[in-house]
Amino acid sequence: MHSKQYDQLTASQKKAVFHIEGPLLVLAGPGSGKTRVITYRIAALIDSGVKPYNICAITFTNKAAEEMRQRAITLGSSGGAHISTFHSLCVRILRRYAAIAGINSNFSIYDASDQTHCIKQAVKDCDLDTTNFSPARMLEAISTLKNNLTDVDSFKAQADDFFSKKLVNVYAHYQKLLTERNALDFDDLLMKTALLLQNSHDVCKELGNRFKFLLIDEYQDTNHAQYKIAKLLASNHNNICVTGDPDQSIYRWRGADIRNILAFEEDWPDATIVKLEENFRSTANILEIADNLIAVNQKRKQKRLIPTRPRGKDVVVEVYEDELQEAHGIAAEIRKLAEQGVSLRDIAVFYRVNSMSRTIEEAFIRSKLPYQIVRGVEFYGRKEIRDVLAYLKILANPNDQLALLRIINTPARGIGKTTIDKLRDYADSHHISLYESLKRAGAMVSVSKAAKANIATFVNMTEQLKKNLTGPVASLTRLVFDQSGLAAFYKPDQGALENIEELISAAAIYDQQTEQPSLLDYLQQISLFSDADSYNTTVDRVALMTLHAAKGLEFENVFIIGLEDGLLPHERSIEDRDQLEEERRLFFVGITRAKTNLHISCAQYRTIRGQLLRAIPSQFLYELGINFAPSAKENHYDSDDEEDDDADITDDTDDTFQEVQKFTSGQLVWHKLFGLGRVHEFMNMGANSVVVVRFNTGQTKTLMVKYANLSKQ
DNA sequence: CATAGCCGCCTTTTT
DNA sequence: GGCGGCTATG
Repeated sequence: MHSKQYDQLTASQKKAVFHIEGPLLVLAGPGSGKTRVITYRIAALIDSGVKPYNICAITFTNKAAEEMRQRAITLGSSGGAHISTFHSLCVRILRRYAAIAGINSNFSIYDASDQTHCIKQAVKDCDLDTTNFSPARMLEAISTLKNNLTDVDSFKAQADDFFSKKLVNVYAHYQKLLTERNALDFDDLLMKTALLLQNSHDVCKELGNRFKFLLIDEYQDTNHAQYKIAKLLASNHNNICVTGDPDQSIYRWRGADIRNILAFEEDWPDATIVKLEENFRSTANILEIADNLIAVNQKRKQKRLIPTRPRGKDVVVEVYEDELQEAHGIAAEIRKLAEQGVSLRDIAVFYRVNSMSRTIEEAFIRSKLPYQIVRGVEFYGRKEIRDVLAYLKILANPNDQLALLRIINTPARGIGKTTIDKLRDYADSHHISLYESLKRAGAMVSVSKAAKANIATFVNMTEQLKKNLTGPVASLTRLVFDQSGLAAFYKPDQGALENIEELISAAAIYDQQTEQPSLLDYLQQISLFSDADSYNTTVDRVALMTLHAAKGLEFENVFIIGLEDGLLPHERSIEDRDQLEEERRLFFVGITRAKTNLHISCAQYRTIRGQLLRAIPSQFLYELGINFAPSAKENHYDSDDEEDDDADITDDTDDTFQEVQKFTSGQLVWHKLFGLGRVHEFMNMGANSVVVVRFNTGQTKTLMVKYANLSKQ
């Protein structure tokens, strides 16, 4: 590492980089060079004599971890530092201290769809109806409990109301299923690690000695369990450095607790605080609207974005007829940019929900624009991929009943439902795993002769394959694919075959990059991977992603679509003030990804779940502080779904420049269509003033005062 | 025991 | 609109 390189840093960045010992809080706004500070900090630690081995950096995504490793290497700091997400770190810890944590080290990691299977089973076992105790609701409740480190026993002690008492049962059953299958879900990884550190001083001390310097990025999005892990790990030495931006906290729904970063100084009284407020990314006008928007949030520390770039092109807010027009408008705009020589990789389209990508995709296909969708788990969710992985999982963890049930008769090998039911009954009554019962099937009277032979063949095959548990994973995957019969089964499906080849080459990369490749390690790693991690920044394609996925990225040209009431802010967030603020932060994150060109759009009509609906511009558009008037063109805006002109009362048609009625929060109002309601929020924008009303019908609407024709009650 | 077809359910964001 | 589970049929 050449000292010269440090000269590129600003004074405050240097302060964060060279503060070696003790707690450090880096409050870093968007585009402030935070990632750079962290990588330089790793280099500076090593320069000052710290062994890479003693450094542990925690990132928010696997992709961020990968990038940080690369950057650290280019900076000249040798590898060896542990850089990963919280979840990956937990897997390593739990595997190492499995016995103390009371688990088996070859555990499977259950993803959302695995969880759903188990929770459905658990709800059924508890004889509850799935309307009031829907799988989604149960999972959410259990996830919250786990995030707060409440295990079954401690929850049992505090559950007093009806719902909680039922939930205890479901929770207990669910955990029992996971334990029997030797599986942990995402939340377990965190909870078990936190409890391990909490309950075992030896482990806590040992790990504190191993990781003498702890760095945590995106600290604003840590949940309680992660907070606890960080605190316990650092309790041995106080060398904890966290970075984050409360204005970019967008994972509250997943248990993220913004108080973790807000109260850092209380947790670590001798903490040094460095603020990085300068923004090196965006033009001054982009930052201006971001600033205006985020200033509306009540629950926040005042903070300004200080631009270092001059003003650039105006931010464009476009109103389209419907989502098709919007998609084609954006495609046309991108074509224009491309003709001006802009690389497609410098362009991104952000949206609130994944389903919105379809319309954009179709328009891009028609316009022959290459794109890549950065999506959650599409690849690993594919049937053929899940099939292959299920075979592999069975080899690593024979107790993984979910995996076994998936492939026991896929491809069909004459082990049908009746046989499987008998095997399950046998396993249950003898308290053995399903796989174990397969081995004993030969002795079961009720199982048919043919089935017995088929089961024996299956068991034989898996036992043979098990001999390859250590060593390269790619070759094993191919072997499994061929031997299992999946190869023959998927032969007619070219797409499936290609996906499997992709899986095998990914495994080959793993084999190359890992010192001691093993199936178990591979499976546990890829369980934590998502497609977003494979987002390729080098290919020349437009990137399509949700606003959540956009976190941590930056682009020259950004398009944010669907700025409509109910979409952004999302309808599920409108009721709650805190959630509304989070939606605003989400929009803020999107805006601040843009370096030079920012296009924001909304549509007047949008098809949602197959229904064409009239859309109302998002209240956020009025908060940007730019002159946004949806009716600027010939477009006429009604506040509701009716087509009638209620211009009869406010007959002054030329009221554009006149002040409109003002409202205050809490006021009762009457609307012709929605009836009685209470004012939630009023934004005074002169003639374009907007009012958010919660109607007694349960709906919350954002209305333009000049069209809404509200009367005060 | 396998397959096709139908019905009903869910649908925000993700490690 | 899409997927998973169930049923009826071969």
